Amino acid sequence: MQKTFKALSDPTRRKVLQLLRERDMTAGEIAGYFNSTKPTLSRHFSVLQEADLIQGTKNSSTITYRLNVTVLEETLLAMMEMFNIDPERMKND
Amino acid sequence: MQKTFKALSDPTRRKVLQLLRERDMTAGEIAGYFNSTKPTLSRHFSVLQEADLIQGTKNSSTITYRLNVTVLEETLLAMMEMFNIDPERMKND
DNA sequence: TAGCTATTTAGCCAACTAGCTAAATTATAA
DNA sequence: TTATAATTTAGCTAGTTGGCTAAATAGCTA
Repeated sequence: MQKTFKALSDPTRRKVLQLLRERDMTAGEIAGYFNSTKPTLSRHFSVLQEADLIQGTKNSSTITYRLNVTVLEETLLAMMEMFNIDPERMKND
Repeated sequence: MQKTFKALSDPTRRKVLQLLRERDMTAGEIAGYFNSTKPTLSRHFSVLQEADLIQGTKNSSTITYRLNVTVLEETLLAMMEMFNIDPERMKND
């Protein structure tokens, strides 16, 4: 839980999640969207992975990351419960 | 936005918000729920206040803090939009 | 095997964070 | 005005974070 919050508190990592929301991507592909170096992004990946927000699988020489949507949804739900917020009020209309 | 995320990423501050969810409280009253010193809590209050998550008003010699529920709800909504999550799926049943 | 690509690990640094104690501030009470 | 209570500010320390470069690892390909 705390790991997930910490992982979400960084803007770079949130953007990574947004990118993966569209489709699975390799580490290098994701890194292409940022100005930081690959080692820097690599560490962000490991933080996200430790929080179980993404999952990487090796495909021969590349690693493809995929978003763990369920964990993201569960975290938001947990937050709403923690603060006693009514989901009905979250509707965006 | 980033300030709000950072403010929410600390467990002590989340617990402060939870306490204020129940009712308004003075700084000292809130501090009574924690093992940390008052100066430490005081700084947490200022972080929460800068993120606009709480608001303090002076009552003679005490300061009463109150939760800004709207900002909390808006932040969660923004997160859900950011990650394209359907509010319907957040229902807790 | 040697070389190339993709990715991570190691090691360093500057900036930030959360905790503490001591001191300053502000208001009330004697 | 002196003392007490509530709270914050200042200044310090230890630990964490995010960035970088250089080196290591793993898988291909010639």
